[in-house]
Amino acid sequence: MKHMNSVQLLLVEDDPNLGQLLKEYLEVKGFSVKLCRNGEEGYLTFKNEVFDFCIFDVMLPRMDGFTLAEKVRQKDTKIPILFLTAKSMKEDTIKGLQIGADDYMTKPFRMEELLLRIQAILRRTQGDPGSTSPKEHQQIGKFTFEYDQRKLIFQDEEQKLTSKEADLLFLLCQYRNQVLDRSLALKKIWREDTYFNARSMDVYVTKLRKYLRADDKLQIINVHGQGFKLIE
Amino acid sequence: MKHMNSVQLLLVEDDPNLGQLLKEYLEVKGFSVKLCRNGEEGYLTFKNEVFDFCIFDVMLPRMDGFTLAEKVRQKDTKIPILFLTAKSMKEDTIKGLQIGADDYMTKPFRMEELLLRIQAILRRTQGDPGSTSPKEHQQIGKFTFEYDQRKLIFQDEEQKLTSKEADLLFLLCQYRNQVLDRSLALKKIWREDTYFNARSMDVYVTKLRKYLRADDKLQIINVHGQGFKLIE
DNA sequence: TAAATCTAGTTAAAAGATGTTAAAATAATG
DNA sequence: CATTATTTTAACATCTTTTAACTAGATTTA
Repeated sequence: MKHMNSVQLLLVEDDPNLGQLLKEYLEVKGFSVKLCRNGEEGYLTFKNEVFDFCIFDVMLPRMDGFTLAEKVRQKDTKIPILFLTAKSMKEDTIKGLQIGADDYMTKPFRMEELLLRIQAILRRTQGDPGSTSPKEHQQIGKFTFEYDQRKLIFQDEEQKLTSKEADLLFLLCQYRNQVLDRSLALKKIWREDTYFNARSMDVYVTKLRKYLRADDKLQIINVHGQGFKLIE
Repeated sequence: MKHMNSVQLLLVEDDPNLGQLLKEYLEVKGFSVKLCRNGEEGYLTFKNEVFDFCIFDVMLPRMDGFTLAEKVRQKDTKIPILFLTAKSMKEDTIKGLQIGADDYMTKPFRMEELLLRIQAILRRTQGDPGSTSPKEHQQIGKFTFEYDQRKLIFQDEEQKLTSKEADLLFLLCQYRNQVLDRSLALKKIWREDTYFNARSMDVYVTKLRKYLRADDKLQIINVHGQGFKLIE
């Protein structure tokens, strides 16, 4: 049996029967599932916890699935979102596409198929869950960033990074040219979003900016009240 | 790392009768069993001693078996955990799966069956392709590491290792490309996690780094506040 | 718009953890 | 028992992270 942190899944579905059924099925398949009954509850939950995957019903009380998805996207531009649509409505499909949905399921559907789609999206976005993580080499402007080695290489110069520096830079890279939400970063790297951690993060942003100065096309800009964006 | 003749087993069970019965039975079968009465006691014991196997009742006073298992997993990502569940509760099974349980027993059960399952898990975890058996030679970059011979071989050069050096390198290899928790290493090799032992371990890390320098693709990097990671 | 308030940028000091070397203590060996 | 190998302890240097303090923007409020 594999010892891995399970994928944290946010499921928002107002039909109690379907919701509970899906939750249980996905849990048996090894996911951690948080079930919310309406859009507002879903959004609050999303803000307070860290998830890897979202499944939203489109028709929801208090806030519909698309609005929810938009708000979630503002906070996390990468998280996969899969919609459950009541019928194959063209408008739904279109609107979902605009928001950046990763997939759709039209009710009714077989749970096995849902599972397959989730797995497909996860493979696409994360890489194989079973295999060892591939060596992360990334290009950031003129730099090569070796996350596992904690190195930032520019021409012959090699800047060693501390673990926190590397973690933050890695997250910024994942959200390259997009806003990395402050709170998300704090929760992912510092484990909790507190005042002091936030200040600590600011210090690290300053450090990273210093390292990246060698390439003047690179910038870490602040988006007031939201977070930071690494732009090339 | 001392290769003890018996498997060290941590049993957390609040029912005094069942607890004592299991302890005695398993001891007759050749295990060393530590019995704790509640989750907190179990966790403290786990932190202070070294075990090879955990058996946790799910319903426990002071801290339930799942929470206990999660905290144990944070410290030791490999140790087998078997749950005892009061009834065949689906939620229990699910939550256990997410935590990475290795097996379940639903009460009531026959002790012979428990024994068989423990033995099966131990066979599986020892013969796991991921983990290396102590007797095998392993490759670390350009080196061949013969743990039982306490030798590190590179081309014609053969570096003799002391037992502590070999133990630490062996543990690092088991957690290759993963963080080896400081406290876990201290408990496994030094038997307890104290300030002075920690400093001693740091000295050994320095020694190992010196040995491994011949292959510049190998590194033992520190993860501040957590532990060390051997990366290839 | 000015003042107040909140958020972020930056630097430096403080606190904590690790790296390294060498001497001291302990254990193993002939 | 003397010698040698191993491990621990001590000391000091360095690195990492957090906290504090001060400055500067941004946004809101009156």
